[in-house]
Amino acid sequence: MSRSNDLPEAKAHILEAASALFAGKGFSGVSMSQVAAQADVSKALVFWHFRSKEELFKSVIVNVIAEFSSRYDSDIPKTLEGLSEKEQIVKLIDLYCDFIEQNREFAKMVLNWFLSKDGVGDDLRQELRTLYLRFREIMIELFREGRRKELFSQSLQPDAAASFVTAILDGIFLKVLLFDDLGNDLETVKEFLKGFLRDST
Amino acid sequence: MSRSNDLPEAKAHILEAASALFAGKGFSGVSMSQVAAQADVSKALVFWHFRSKEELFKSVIVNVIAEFSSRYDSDIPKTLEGLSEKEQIVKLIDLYCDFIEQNREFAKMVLNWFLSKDGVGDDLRQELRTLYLRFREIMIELFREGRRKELFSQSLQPDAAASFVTAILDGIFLKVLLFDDLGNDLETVKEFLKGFLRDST
DNA sequence: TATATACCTGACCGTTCGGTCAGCTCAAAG
DNA sequence: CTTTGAGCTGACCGAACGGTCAGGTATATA
Repeated sequence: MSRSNDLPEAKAHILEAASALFAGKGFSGVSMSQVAAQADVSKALVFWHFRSKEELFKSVIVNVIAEFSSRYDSDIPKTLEGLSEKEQIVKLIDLYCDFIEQNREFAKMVLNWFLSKDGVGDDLRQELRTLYLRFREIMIELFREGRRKELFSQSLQPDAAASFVTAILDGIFLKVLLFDDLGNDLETVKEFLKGFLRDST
Repeated sequence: MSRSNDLPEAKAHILEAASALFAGKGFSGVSMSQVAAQADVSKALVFWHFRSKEELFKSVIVNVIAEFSSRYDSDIPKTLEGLSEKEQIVKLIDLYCDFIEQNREFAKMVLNWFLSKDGVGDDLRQELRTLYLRFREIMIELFREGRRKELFSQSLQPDAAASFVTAILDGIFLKVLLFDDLGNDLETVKEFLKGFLRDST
């Protein structure tokens, strides 16, 4: 995951180290001393750049969310340009899978954080949820428009279909996070899903 | 989640308190003092019943896994008796959804633990993975047998279909854990999946 | 009645935690 | 040449951590 370069070198190092550590062991599993050691700076410096442990953690999360967001806003629309609704859905599935495969550790961290009840960064939860629902809305719209153009059966319900597809993507997401070696299994599910889409004229 | 009653009252209390706390905040988010306070016993007693924090945590996990396991071994086979393969698959889906909806907090804890890299209870991971794969094997066998009996199209690949179904179940699992208020969305996915199964004669 | 053992506690241990602070360096501005 | 302020550090703080220990109580056996 790329990191913006317009901040002091050390601060960037700290963020990087914190990201790696938090991703593996969660908020309370990592100490500020560990972060400092990993970033090869003094602990005091970490507190100079970030007011508290919680602020550091939230900075990491915000970075990840920003990464997700920027995908939505620029990369994805560009990639989808000129494709039919059906092709766009298939493309979205591929992009989604690629993205989480490339960002497994961060996805783990975000999931862990989102599931936990330790009250850290509660204000950011809504933001992530909105992101998720936005993805779902895009899917619904694609199914709706696709149906209008008779790419799909008229009996297909856009929101039900979108729920279905996102559920499968969530399932793939979870499989990727939990197991390292499900490569072909994952591909199977993806192909099965695409086949399902193709057949539902 | 039920708890066996053949252990000292206080020990059961401690396990109960630890379960609730670990479920919410994970291994490193909970202190032994908190566990003791929640169980209304002295911290020393917690250490008398459990050699270490890690052993306590593992006991909690083992309890949850045992609960899952006993489902597989007794309840589920009984419920499935006399049903066609197709009906069995549908029934399994319902059972799965009911179970995780009823045990959200524990499911969260197990997922969090499984995702984390803090090295706690690493020896138990394989066990849970085996459980997961066993579930998948059951699904594959049902599809295989169902196809043999021509309940499904001959072109349906049992392992691909099983991967597909378990992916959706994983997706539902994740949705249930992440969001409280997706009631109808969840039902939609479930019905969509069942419809898919019905239509794939 | 004496003894053993399971259960339970308050006080305590050394270590690590999140966080602070006085003071260092060093480049840029005056 | 001086001043300033961002960047950085080692030493330190009280609190909380996981864990221990000497000893109390209560029941059960001999």
